[in-house]
Amino acid sequence: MRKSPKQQRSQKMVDALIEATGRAIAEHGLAHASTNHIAVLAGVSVGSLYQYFDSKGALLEALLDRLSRDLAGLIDQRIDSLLDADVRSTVHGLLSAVFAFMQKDEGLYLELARNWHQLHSMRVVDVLERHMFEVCRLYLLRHLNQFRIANPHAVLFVIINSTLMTLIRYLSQPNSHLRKDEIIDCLSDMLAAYMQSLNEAPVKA
Amino acid sequence: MRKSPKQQRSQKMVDALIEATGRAIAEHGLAHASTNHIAVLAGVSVGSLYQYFDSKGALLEALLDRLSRDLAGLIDQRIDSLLDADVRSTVHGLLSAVFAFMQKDEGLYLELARNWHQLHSMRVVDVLERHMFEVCRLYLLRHLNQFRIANPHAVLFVIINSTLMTLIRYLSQPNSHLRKDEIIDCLSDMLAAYMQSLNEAPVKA
Amino acid sequence: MRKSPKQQRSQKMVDALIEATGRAIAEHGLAHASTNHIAVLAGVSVGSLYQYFDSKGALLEALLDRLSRDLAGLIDQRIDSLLDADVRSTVHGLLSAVFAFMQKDEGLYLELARNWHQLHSMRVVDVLERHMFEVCRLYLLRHLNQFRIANPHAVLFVIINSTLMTLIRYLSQPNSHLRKDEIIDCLSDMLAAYMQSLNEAPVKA
Amino acid sequence: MRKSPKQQRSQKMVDALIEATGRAIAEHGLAHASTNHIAVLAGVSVGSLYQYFDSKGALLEALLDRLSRDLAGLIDQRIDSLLDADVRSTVHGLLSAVFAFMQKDEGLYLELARNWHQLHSMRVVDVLERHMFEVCRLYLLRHLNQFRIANPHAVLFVIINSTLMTLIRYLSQPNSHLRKDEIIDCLSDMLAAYMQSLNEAPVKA
DNA sequence: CATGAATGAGAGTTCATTCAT
DNA sequence: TATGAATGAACTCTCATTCAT
Repeated sequence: MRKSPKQQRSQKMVDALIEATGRAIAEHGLAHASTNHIAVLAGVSVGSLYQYFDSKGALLEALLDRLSRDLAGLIDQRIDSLLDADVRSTVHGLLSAVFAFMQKDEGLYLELARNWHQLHSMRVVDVLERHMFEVCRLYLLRHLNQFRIANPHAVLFVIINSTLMTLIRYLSQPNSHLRKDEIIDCLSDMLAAYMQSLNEAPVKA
Repeated sequence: MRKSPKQQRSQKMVDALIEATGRAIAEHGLAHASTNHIAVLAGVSVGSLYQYFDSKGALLEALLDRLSRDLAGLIDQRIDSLLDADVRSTVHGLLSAVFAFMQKDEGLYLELARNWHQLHSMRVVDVLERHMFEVCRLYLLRHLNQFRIANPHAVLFVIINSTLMTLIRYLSQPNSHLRKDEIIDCLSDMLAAYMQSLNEAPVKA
Repeated sequence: MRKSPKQQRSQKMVDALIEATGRAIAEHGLAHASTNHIAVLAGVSVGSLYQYFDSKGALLEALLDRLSRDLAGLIDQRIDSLLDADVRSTVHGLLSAVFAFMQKDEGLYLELARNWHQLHSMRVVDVLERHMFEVCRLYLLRHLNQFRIANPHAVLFVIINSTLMTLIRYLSQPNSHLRKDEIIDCLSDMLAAYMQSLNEAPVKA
Repeated sequence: MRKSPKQQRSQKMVDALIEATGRAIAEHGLAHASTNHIAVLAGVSVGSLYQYFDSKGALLEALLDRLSRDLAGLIDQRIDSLLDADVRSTVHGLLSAVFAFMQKDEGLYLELARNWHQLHSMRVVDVLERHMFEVCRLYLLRHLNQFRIANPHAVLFVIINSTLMTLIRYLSQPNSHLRKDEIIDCLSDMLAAYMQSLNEAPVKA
């Protein structure tokens, strides 16, 4: 970012541009979301756009960062009430919250998720993965006596990404015949069963 | 495809172009893989490219289709020996084969997987998902007495996509500190545990 | 047109581009008048060309429209002084004016007329024909008692197009041994004789 | 033409290519009538096309030449029966024949006339004009005592081109509400009246 | 600071022409 | 002699970026 937004006005402009970027991608796909179009959607000139962002790439980065931060914040909001619950309830609660989140802002995030494959989207997953690692660490600390995990790094990687990536896959499909609560239920069940099994028959690796 | 390649030479050209497309994307990313660049990599002229493919998009489709077909074929090769095994062994076997596959062709597929987010990659997942659905159906028929699944559509969606998408995620990371057999083990364990649990406490949905 | 030219500068650009288009066609023929070439002649970049015109076709349309409009305006200028004269004088006056017009702008229009066959030039004739129809209608109204025309549509079509198309044909020839006033005289005589004859022996159709 | 067609086969090929050229232009317009397309329509390969014609331009020239020759031949066929008639009947007869000609060959020539403005079509008019000059000369010789023309070059130019160009203009319009016999009648009347008037009040020039 | 007209490199695509078979 | 796959220059058009106002 060229300028640190010192004034309210600047911050608003930055926000408007990021949101416009999201909206432009949602409408036209990444390839046809031009800087001019973004500027129009944001209600400013292209020149102004370049006063706050070095390049189109910087705009995209900022959008993905905001998306990551928003999703991470969402998790943090619920974390306290979820850390005490059992695995199934925790996963269930988190996924429900994510789904709810995706539908706000007039479906902007949903539309973005549908254009997921066009975004340099792994950045968001990276951030979320790191965040979820931390959440999981906290969760496991609280339930220390319940779980004995031989290879926590790999297990957490599989758990977190199975959930996130299946969610992305589900959201990427424009017309699925599956309801979101069916997906949430199955994912919750799967993770609960896996966590349960880890105690009974420890992982070999 | 504009011309049906009747001669060996033509088929070779088609293959060369598809491979060059893969290589160009792997090297420079989808956005900078221009038709001219692809033609140079394939050792032919742009004109030739357009004698065999209607557009750049058609080339990409062909590449993704070949990737899908190759991966589907890979599954089919192993299917007989895997259908009789238990869930864990089956998943383990399949994933091992996929990993092996990704490393041939001088790592082209691996590099493609790393650029996954730039591809219209859901096409491949679509095909693989459909293929895996069929494989799972066959598997469940053979082990009819072992599994009672209340909501097979949702369960299969979660099982298949958890595996595929986690795999993609793993392959997308250039430098993971996790070894591939750790991932395979965990995924195998998770699915085995899930399948097992379905009999004991049937899904609610 | 992509942008409505709000400022003087914009209108100048539009004009420069249209004129450059005319010049490019006059110099190299329609087939070799590329957008880049036109932009260079206009002293701007290709990008600017496409900010003011949607396509090369739109540029050509604009050129032809300007030509039509200019010629139509030319007719309107003289209309009052011509409507009262006899047929011969009217035709004579109009054609003289057209010839004069073709020689201004450093002979651009003359050169365009010589490349006539390469233009989608019927558009200009269409407009001029419609305009001339109206002029002729006014003329006939003023001389109502002189002419009784059985099939006015066909007669006007033949009168107008004989004049226009013969003029075009004459201008298309780079080196004619006929002087323009010879052509004007003959055309005037022919139309005068024809109009005269219509009263004496009405058309059969 | 690269080769003088020594054998029947060659002549057939040349003819087939010229006709295919006409058909391709009639179907797709000059700009989109590619050599490959022409070759396909002619039932030969592009390579063969280039054995008989140096370039696409040469093909177009040959087509226009054939068109000119065919039209000139048409005039010659009727010439004897027309030279003795009065001006009106002669013009009427000639135009009727031309219209009939345009409708043979499944309307190929008609379609070509509609694409007239895209052709380098003045070549045809050139040839026809020269031919018509000769015909008119013969006509005037036979009716020497009837017509006294002060400026025969200009008069013939206007007469011939008024007729030809108005005809072209009429044929160029896809949907005219005027019938062809209306056009023929008016043109005949006009020329007859003009010729008549030349005796009464000689041209001034 | 904001603007948006201007830029121009580079994209995808076409097609007249050639030449090894 | 006939073929048609291969060529590549040239085309139209886009859009991230700049800079005079």
